[in-house]
Amino acid sequence: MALKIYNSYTRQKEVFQSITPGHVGMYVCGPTVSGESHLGHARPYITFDIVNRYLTHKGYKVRYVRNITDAGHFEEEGREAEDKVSKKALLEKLEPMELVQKYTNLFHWAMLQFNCVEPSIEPTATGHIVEQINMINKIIAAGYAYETNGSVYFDVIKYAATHDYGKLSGRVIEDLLDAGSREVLSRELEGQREKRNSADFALWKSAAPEHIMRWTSPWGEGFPGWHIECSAMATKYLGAEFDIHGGGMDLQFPHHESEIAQSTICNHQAPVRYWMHNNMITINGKKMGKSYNNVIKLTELFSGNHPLLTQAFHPMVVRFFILQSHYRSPLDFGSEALVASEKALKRLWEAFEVLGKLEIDNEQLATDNELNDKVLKMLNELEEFMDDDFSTAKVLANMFELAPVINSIKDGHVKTTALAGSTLTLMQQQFTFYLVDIFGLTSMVSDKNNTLQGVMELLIDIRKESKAKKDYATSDKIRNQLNTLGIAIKDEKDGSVNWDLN
RNA sequence: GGUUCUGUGGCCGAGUGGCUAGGCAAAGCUCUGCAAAAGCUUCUACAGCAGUUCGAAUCUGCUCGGAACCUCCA
Repeated sequence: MALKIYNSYTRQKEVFQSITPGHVGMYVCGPTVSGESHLGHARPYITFDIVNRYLTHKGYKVRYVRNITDAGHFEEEGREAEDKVSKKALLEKLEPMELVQKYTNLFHWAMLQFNCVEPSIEPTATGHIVEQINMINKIIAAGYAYETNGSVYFDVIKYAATHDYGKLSGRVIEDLLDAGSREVLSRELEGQREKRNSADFALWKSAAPEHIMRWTSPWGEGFPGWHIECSAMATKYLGAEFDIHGGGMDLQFPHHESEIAQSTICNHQAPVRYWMHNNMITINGKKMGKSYNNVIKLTELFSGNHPLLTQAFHPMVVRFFILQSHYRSPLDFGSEALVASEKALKRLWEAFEVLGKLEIDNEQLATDNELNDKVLKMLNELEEFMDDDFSTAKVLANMFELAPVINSIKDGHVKTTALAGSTLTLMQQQFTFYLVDIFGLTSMVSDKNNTLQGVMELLIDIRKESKAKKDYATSDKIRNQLNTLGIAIKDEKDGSVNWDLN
C-alpha cells in the first residue's frame, strides 16, 4: 500500500516517493532554546516522531534532522534590535551559552519523557555560522541579496519576479508589498528603512554594541537571520533537495516561505518535496504562546502545578492525547480532555497487556467466523489509516473497538476458540507494532519491584483468606487502604487477583 | 483591513455525497459478599438559512460565530 502525505505546498494528499530509493531526508524545525518548552511544542515533535517511526518501519533509512535554534532572534523587530537569547541572559546574569545549555537539556529531558526517538542529527545554529555566511555569499553573488549598514537582506521583489514567492503560505506578493496593513507603519519606522522593501527579510543582522552573541562576517560583526539557519543546516545534511520538511503551521510564513526562496536561489532548485505542517494546540480556542500569556510548560503539565490543571499528567497521556486527533486539526487543550485521555489510554493499555498474555494455539480455526472476519477487517484497516496521511486517531478508534473483544475473551464471555489462532497472533503483532513501535507508547506504571511484588502477594493472600472466612471487614480494609495508597485490586473472573499502581 | 482555515451529540474528537467512528461522562443490566475492573445495552449529533442532488455533516451561496498567519512563535 502506498503512503499518502498531505503536502502543504500543493495543498493535497500525494503519494509519497522518496528521492533516493530506500532513503528519506527529513528536516523539522526544532526549538528555540531561550526558554522552557510548553505543551504547544510537544505537538510537532510527537507528530514528526510518528512520521519518523512509521517511515522507518516502512523500510526507509531515515535521516531525521532537527535543529536547535540557539542563536536567537529579534524580540521586537524595528525597535530594540536585541537578540532574544542575549536579552534574557542579561536579565538573568548568565552567560548566553549557559542559558542555551540549560534549556537544551530541559528540552532533551522532555523528549525523553515523551519517548521520542532522537533525531539522526541535531545541529545547532551557532555551530553552523560558517555555512550560513557561505550561503549568504552565494545569494549575494546571484544578485538576490544586498547589504546595508552591515546587514544583508534578501530581495523578495526580485525573487518574486521570476519565482512563486508566497505559494506555500498562500500569500500574494502584492499584498505583502502593500503597506496598507495595520502594523507596517510602526515596523517601517526605524531600522526597517534600510530594507528596499518591507517584504525583504534579513539574512544577516549587524549587531548592536550590547549584543553578546556576535560573529565576524564579510559585512562586519553580527548574527545570522532566523531563516537562513534552517536552510543552511538542511542543505548541509540533506542536500539541495530533500524529501520532507516539517514544522508548526505558524512557521509557514515567513519562515518556511523564506527558506524556499533562499535555498532556491542558492541551490538552483526548490529544496523540499513534501511540506508538512502540524496544527496548533489551543487553550480555550486560542493558540498557546508566550504572546497570549496562556502557556502551560511541560514541567507544569507533568507536575500538575498550574492553575488550569486539576492534576498532574503522565507524558504518555499527553502523547496519547495528541495522537487522538489528526495532526492537521487544531487541538483544544482542557484538563477534562486530558483526564478523558488518561482513562482511555489506561483502558487500552490494559487490554493490550491482556492480549499479550493470551495463550494462543496457532492451529486453532475460528468458530465464530463473523467475529473473526470483523476483527481481521479492523486489523487490516490499521495500515490503510496510517498510510492515509498518518490518521492515528482512526487507528486508535479501531483498537478501542477491539478492546472489548480482548476483554471478553479474558472474562470468558467470548471463547478463545471464537477467533482463529492466526487472528489472535496477528492482533498481538498489530497492537504491539502500532502501540509500541509506531505510537511510541509505554506503560504508565512505574516498575513494580520485587519487594513490593512480594508484599502485595502477601496482602492478596491474607485478603483471600479473610474472604474465605467471610471476614469482609478485613478484606475490605486491605482493599480500601491500598486504594488510598494508589494501588487498585482487581478480582478477575477466574478467581485470580491482579493489582495495579495508579 | 488582507489571506487562509474552521464551527460535529454534556465534553474531547474522527469523518468530505448514501454505511453505528472512537474516547470520556451519564443511565440501566450482567458479574461480585459489596465494590472496583470488565462485558452488554441506551443516549444517533453535524452553527443558521437557502440551493444542487434520488440522497448532504460532507458540494454551492449567503448569514452568524471561532481561529491562524500578515510581527518572535511549534
